[in-house]
Amino acid sequence: MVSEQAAVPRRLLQQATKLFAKKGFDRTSVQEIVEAAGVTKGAMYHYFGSKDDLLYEIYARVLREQTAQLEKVADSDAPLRARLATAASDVVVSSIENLDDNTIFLQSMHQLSTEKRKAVRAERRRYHERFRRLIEEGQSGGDFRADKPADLVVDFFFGSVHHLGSWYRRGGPLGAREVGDHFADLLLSMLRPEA
Amino acid sequence: MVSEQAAVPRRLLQQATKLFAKKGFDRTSVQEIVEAAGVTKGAMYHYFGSKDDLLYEIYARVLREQTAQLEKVADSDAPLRARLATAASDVVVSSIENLDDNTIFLQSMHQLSTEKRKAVRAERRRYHERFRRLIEEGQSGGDFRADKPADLVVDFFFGSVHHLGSWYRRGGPLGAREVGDHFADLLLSMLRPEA
Amino acid sequence: MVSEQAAVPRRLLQQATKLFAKKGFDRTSVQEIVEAAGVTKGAMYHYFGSKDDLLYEIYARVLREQTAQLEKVADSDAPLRARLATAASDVVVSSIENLDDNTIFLQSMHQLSTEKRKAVRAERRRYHERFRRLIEEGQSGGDFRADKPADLVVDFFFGSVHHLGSWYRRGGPLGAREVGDHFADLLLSMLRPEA
Amino acid sequence: MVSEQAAVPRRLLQQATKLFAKKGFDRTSVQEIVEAAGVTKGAMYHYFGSKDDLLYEIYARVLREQTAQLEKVADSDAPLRARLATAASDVVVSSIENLDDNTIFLQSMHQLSTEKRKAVRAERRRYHERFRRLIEEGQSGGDFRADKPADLVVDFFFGSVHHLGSWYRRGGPLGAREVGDHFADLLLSMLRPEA
DNA sequence: AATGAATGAGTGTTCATTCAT
DNA sequence: AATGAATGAACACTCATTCAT
Repeated sequence: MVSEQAAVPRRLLQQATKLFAKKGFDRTSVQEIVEAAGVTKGAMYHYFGSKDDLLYEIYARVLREQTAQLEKVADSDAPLRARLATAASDVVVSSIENLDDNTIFLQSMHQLSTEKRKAVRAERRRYHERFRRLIEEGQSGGDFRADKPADLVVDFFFGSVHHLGSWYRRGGPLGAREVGDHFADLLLSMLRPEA
Repeated sequence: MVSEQAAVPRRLLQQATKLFAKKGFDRTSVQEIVEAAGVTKGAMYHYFGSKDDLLYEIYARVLREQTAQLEKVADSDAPLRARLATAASDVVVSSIENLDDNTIFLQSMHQLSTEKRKAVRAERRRYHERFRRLIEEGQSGGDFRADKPADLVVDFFFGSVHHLGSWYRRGGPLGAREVGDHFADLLLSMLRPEA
Repeated sequence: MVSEQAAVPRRLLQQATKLFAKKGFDRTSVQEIVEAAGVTKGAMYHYFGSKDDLLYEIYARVLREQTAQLEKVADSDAPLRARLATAASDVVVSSIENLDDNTIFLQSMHQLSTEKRKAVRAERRRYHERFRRLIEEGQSGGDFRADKPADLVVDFFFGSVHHLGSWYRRGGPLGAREVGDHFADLLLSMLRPEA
Repeated sequence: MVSEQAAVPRRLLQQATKLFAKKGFDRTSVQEIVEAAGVTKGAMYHYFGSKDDLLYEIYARVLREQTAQLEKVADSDAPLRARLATAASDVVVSSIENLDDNTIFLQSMHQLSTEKRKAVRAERRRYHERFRRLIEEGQSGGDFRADKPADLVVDFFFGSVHHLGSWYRRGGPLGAREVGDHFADLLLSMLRPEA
């Protein structure tokens, strides 16, 4: 009644995350999820309105955490370049730590219902915009080159971050923080003012 | 009996591409594809062994074209930095021109059968490696900084490229080549040797 | 703790009646009923053995009332034609006043369990037979034509009564008693002995 | 390959009709229907879009036939009273001959989708109105009493007709035509002008 | 008297694929 | 080269009911 019973909803989310990441949302059946979690379908539908809901809850948690983390760093009183570097490195580290959620994020967002997709997109935009303002701040302050649209730089960088799931392997030559620092360094390099 | 009948297999591939990109591989039924192409299921199974086959053919074509393009540029006798810049800009332009195929590529690869996935991965690796060698060449020649693993830079860059489908909109403020040149420029900037 | 709490079982029956009439027995879920009544499933199963039970209770009440009403009228010492007219008009009025119960009656009887269906049928037969005896009395006494089987006349008439739910609308041109009187009049007319 | 294979769609409709009448639409599963018809679910969905469709097709056929029959009789050049008597008797006979379809009609109409229900209702109204015009014709011509709304008489009569399924048993004391003639006679009697 | 988590059998429907023609 | 009827397994989801509390 203690360890096995780790809260049914939590167990469902855990197993769903694992399976969605491994096989994709559409290729994972509700049956597989509930079996992996050791409960019945009825139990799942008692807690979640639909399979979509499961996906959405996974998204929502990751988004919430990453946004919170970004805002904390971006609003700190460290120098600008340090704030951007930390934010960039942090998002890489957290993406690697939650590689499954991240993979799902990237691959399955378009399978959500329109309504929920809207909610996710809104949250994502908020994240994107906070990051962009950091860059714009540096551009107007002279820290960063101003000849690249800040939006484009953000999209460029987050493409790289989202792509981590395609190549990063735990136990490989680089640790999460190492990759994060490399990525942050590359980002700052590309923003260095010419000459 | 001439224009309408633009080769059944070609029409099937065209419509499948469009639909896979719009709704995802799993969410697209064979019925929808054949209806969009104006043929019957039997006809489709006459030309393609399975739905997977359709996906594979789409991949194969894009991969073949991009690899050919890269090799042509990489093996030319232009200066190294120009070769990398051209290769980078070109892959962005071609990705934008085939935004649908690109989206499919990114989202549906893991839905292929193991065997075909292997073939695709092999071709992709070939592409990746040619690109990496270009960078390594610059690193050993002193054109580029050597403190970043070339692999990591390639993954960083192709993350950005694959991500184009998530934000690039035709008719937006930037043309395909403009984005390509910005991306190439950012890539070269991040590889600039430290003062 | 007084007005809102108008006896849980009563509230359940009320809401069930409304919902069954609107959507049909099978299309109404226990969940909907308990939500409409503002209680939980457990509470419902505390008072009623099953969903079927709910339906049965609704039937039983209506049947009991209509049978009682009929017997009072039929056994009175008014002249025969007046007794039949009153009985006919009354059943129309009461059917209109309980249009919901009536609709359910008609549409859902065959969804009861065999055992309960038997009980309902027995009660209905009793009703039917009391009505028939009224007609037979008139036929042997010369009040009514004798060339129509009394059973057939009863079925003819109650078809019309059961059908009320399909066309009668409150607020329409005719009041309940008006329809009742028309129906009673039609019944007596069709029983008039031939010149 | 001849008798057993009596056209799959026809067999499906036959069995569906029988089962819907016996157990009600909601209590009949698609599985039961296809088993009774000796085909698979896939086959059923090849011919019918949904379970609803099956119900609708049953309705549509009966309605079409009854409307055609009514119009033929009503537009003939027989005397008015004869035309009404024939129409009334005919609809009883055809209702008895298709007792199953009739039962379904009465019990399951509200389970159709809104759209299809509209179509059915429109056709029914057309039927109802042709019948009503027949009565009105007699009322203005002096054949029938004029103190009863024609609409009410039609509803009264069709209640009786729809109710046939609840009591008429094949092999009982009365044949279909006998019941039809009794019903027609009762209808004419109730419309006789008061002495 | 009442809760609400959990069950498990069942529902209508979809779909890639096969095959006789 | 192409049809279209048919399969059969799978799917997401529903629901009346139970039971420990």
